[in-house]
Amino acid sequence: MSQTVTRALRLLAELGEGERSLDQLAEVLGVHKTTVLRLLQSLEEGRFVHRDANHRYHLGAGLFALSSLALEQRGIRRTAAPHLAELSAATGQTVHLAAYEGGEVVYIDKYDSRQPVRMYSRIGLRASLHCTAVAKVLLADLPPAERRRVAAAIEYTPYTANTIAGPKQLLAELEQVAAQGWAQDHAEHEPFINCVAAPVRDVSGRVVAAASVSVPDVVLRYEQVLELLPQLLAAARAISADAGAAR
Amino acid sequence: MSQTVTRALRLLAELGEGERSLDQLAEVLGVHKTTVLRLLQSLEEGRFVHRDANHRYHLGAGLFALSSLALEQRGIRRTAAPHLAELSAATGQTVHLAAYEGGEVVYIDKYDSRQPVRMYSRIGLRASLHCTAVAKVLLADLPPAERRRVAAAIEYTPYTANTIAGPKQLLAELEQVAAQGWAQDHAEHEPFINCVAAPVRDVSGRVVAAASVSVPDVVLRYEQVLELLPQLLAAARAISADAGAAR
DNA sequence: CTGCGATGTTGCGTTATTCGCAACGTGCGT
DNA sequence: ACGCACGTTGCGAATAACGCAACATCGCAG
Repeated sequence: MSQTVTRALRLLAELGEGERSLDQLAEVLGVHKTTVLRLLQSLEEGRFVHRDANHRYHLGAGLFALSSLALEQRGIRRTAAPHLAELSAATGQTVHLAAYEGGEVVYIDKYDSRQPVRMYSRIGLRASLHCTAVAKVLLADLPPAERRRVAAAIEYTPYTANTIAGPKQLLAELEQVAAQGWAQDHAEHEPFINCVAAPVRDVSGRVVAAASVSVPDVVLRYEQVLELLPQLLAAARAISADAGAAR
Repeated sequence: MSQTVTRALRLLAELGEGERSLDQLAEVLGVHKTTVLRLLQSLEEGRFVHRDANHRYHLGAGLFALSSLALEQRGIRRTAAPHLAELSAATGQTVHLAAYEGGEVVYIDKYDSRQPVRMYSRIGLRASLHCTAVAKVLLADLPPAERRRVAAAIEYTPYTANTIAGPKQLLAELEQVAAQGWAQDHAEHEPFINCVAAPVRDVSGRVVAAASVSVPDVVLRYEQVLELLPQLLAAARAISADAGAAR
């Protein structure tokens, strides 16, 4: 494993927090500033960092370009986009698209609600596996063996009183999710937020993504969130249909 | 400069094109696959790459997370977001937000039109300095010295018959842009696309970003694009006002 | 205007790190 | 069941990264 690359990534992570000077970065990494300088020069060459007139380093446009390029290449994201935009517009709520990859569930798209209350989520972040609706939808489609393996490996952090507390409970819920074709998060992650999620399938019928609507209960009560289900399911089915027809 | 980091970035760039196997990547870099493997392991540790069940490498969620984190930190992007979303909804056209940094103009946000014809642009990409409306708006606010320096350094690739051909012509146009408070791109970059752009200012009055509307002429004729100006200018002013009031 | 301090940059010798090789696993397809 | 292609590991050689120390550069204050 490459020490140099690891350090470069730590630099990027640090710059993700905000602009930094050379010395600050050297401090954080615990290495000589000469070393940091050279790493930064290489990163700058690749437009991953950028420094302003005051010698402050920022993350650069190359990073953004690469990220949005990769995101656009995800076919499912493109086909989902118009449907999710419409869903967000129709419900006025926050809409997420998430995918399962390599043992984790990651948000790959987000449409903000126009409510003043914004959600703490972001494209690229991991969704908790035991207390989010999207994760339940995605896990519910895994082959039983992997599902059990994943369920056993989760750390069941109890965020709220409703948070699922262990593998047995989770596996039972996943059964139900698989059967009913949608999942919910009834204040299991954030005490005042409820979500519903639905599966998006490709031609083969495998679940390739999950779409969700998240609503703070100051905006809608739990029962009202469930009333959004038909719209969500329709959107998810429409995306699946497009994905099936598209290729 | 760090060879290792440079190689790691080339790996990422290559993966940006699509999934690759270890051997393919070693081929492209022209190094032994062992070397590539170790770089990839470090990148994987930082969640910048991810490999699927078939040992194919993809760009990973860490990259997306970092990118969207950095993008969200740009205050101007956040304050602009609702206004640009509305502008895009009201006009039905593609809306861009761009900023000037270190000698280049970069797109930092984009709202797609719902027209079937999509634009080839993406967050993080550089805008051509001599033939885009956003670049003109941003360059027009630079101090005269830097403006001349930048104008002299541009390579004036003639994309269409209307493309500005040299520094003198560009500087003259920038004068006009500064005076009238908006810029246009009348089929200067793509033969069938017209754009208008307007400046977004912060408290100090400096131009910190440019907002634009881009329209293929199969959708609207040039004169009709100019009719969008009032809406664009209103949006830009609203963003500026928010930026001024916000902090 | 001049000196001082802080911060970024360069040259260079040392050595830790990376590199490539070759041998070894492993899984898929035939 | 066999073979092949592809990924992985151990190890010595050597390169590329490291830190030091001296040198610029800039901003600020006396």
